[in-house]
Amino acid sequence: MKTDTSRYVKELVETIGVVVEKAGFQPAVGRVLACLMVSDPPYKTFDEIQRYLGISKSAVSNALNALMSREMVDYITKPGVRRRYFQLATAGMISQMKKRLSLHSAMPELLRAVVEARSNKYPKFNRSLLETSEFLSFMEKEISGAIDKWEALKAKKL
Amino acid sequence: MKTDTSRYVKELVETIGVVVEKAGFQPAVGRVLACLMVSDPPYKTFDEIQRYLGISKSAVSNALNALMSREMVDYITKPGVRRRYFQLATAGMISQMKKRLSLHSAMPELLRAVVEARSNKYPKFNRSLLETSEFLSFMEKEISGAIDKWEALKAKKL
DNA sequence: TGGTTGGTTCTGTACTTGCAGAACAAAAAG
DNA sequence: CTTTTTGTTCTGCAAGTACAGAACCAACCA
Repeated sequence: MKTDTSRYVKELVETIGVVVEKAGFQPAVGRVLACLMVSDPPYKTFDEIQRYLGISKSAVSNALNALMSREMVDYITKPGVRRRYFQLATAGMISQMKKRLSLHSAMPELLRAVVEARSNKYPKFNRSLLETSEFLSFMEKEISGAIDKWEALKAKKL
Repeated sequence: MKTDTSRYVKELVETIGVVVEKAGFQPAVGRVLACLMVSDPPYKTFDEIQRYLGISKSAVSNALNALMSREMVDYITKPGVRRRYFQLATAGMISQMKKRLSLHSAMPELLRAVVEARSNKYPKFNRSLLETSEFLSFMEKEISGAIDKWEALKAKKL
């Protein structure tokens, strides 16, 4: 209990917050996520989060809703108590990461369309564009293969 | 020649621009990149780019420098002519993509540090955090393996 | 010497982001 | 009913982004 208030852990929260932020989330979202990671017990109420991070209610509310909409956080309630206990949903975190990694981008297709539209006067350049497209397709397939591999591994371990 | 001014191609440029933008670049950067993709011949001067896209010189200058600093664009010159001919550097594009995909994020390590700092009162939660960390490490390794595989494939084809 | 070309850098500004703080809402407690 | 608890939503602002336009600069040109 309260192993999460030490100087070291608070720094950890900041660091993780920044990493999450760089992954494209808002600063406050990263802090809230990190706060729930170090939280001991692994859940916190709305205003525990607020006081832990020293940010406004609206920031906490927005962050929690952003995270819940991505299923990276959920909450439990205790019978007869209205208050919610928010906690990290690691399963959701992992599937969110899978989704991000899958990068089913439109790019490979668009590059093929570009080559299709180009003249054939610069075959070397066209070849390069196609290779770029192929690289992306290749990586997409490999990554989804890796995800399957992970899932198979997990299934076996159970 | 001038296969790049059709309505369809202009739309392609916009679409690609948006995709690049979503990948974290500035709007103008995406447009310039896309413009060089469809350019026929595959190079354009500074002011051809400017007129093609209808944006300001400063926007073009910023975009080109951003792209050149990442080696996604370079330029050639013709003897006795000061003007630069900018062109897509697909090799640089691909290595840029590799770099992005590699995601050597600090996250797995940070998650281990979090678990290290936590009490052992909630072993299930700790286990979940570790699994998240392991998933990321796994994907990192798989992705770098996939990149090696691609490189081996390319090496063989030559 | 001054003018033109090719591009960079500076300045101002419209737009966007991210959050605080306050007002608000719904449920529960008194 | 009134007050408190547990949040949500609205309003406003400070800071950051992205670009236009202009000033600028270096190289070449007449």
